[in-house]
Amino acid sequence: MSYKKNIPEEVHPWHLPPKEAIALQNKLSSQLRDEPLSLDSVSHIAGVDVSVKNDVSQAAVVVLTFPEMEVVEVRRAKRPTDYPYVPGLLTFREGPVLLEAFQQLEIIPDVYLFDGMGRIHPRKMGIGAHMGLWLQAPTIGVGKSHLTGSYDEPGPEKGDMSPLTYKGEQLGVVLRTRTNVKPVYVSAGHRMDLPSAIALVLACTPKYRLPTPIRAAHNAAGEY
DNA sequence: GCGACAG
DNA sequence: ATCTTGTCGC
Repeated sequence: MSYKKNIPEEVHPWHLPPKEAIALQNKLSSQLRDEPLSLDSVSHIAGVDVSVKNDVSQAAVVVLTFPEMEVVEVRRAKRPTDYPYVPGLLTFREGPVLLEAFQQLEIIPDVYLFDGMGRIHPRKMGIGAHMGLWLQAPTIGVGKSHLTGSYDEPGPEKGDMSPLTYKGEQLGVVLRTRTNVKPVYVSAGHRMDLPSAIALVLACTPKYRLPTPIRAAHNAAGEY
């Protein structure tokens, strides 16, 4: 039995004009669920990333054991990039190719780490949150730069963090994963709560700025 | 109206 | 995201 059966045939269409895509995000955001995820219940974690070059999108999903962080499965997909990059609508550009990679998985991870935002988004639907609805699984977003919301610069030490708020609501945190290194933007996706997301990210980031699973996915997507 | 704007 | 070598600093 393939993992494809665990992904709904269709949650919604992808080729939507910006205005309709935004309306869809507003509708889908109400489906996001908060759920705690203890580190003890995690045995496999996946890193997700997409690289784009010459109008060709290359997706990579890498599954690693937790907490050992050993790669046990690598799946990739490639297809023409048919949607433009529009801030706030990244999922409509990278979602389709990611699904092709997800459908190949034989090892089902307990949680997915995305290179991009989770709920730190104008409509709480960053790529991590959005894809979580298709996967119907726990997801976390780890962004490398600012998209929206306000926050104070976190302390300089590894582990220091400050809340990121948007319209009076905290959507995530700006977390320093390495001392004196630019912080990352962490937020829960689907079936995940912020405390659990932060704990998972820190547990997966032993040496570098980005979590090991995301680094692995980035490498796999770039060399495909 | 102006500036900001994941990857 | 991508184009790209060496270089400053912990």
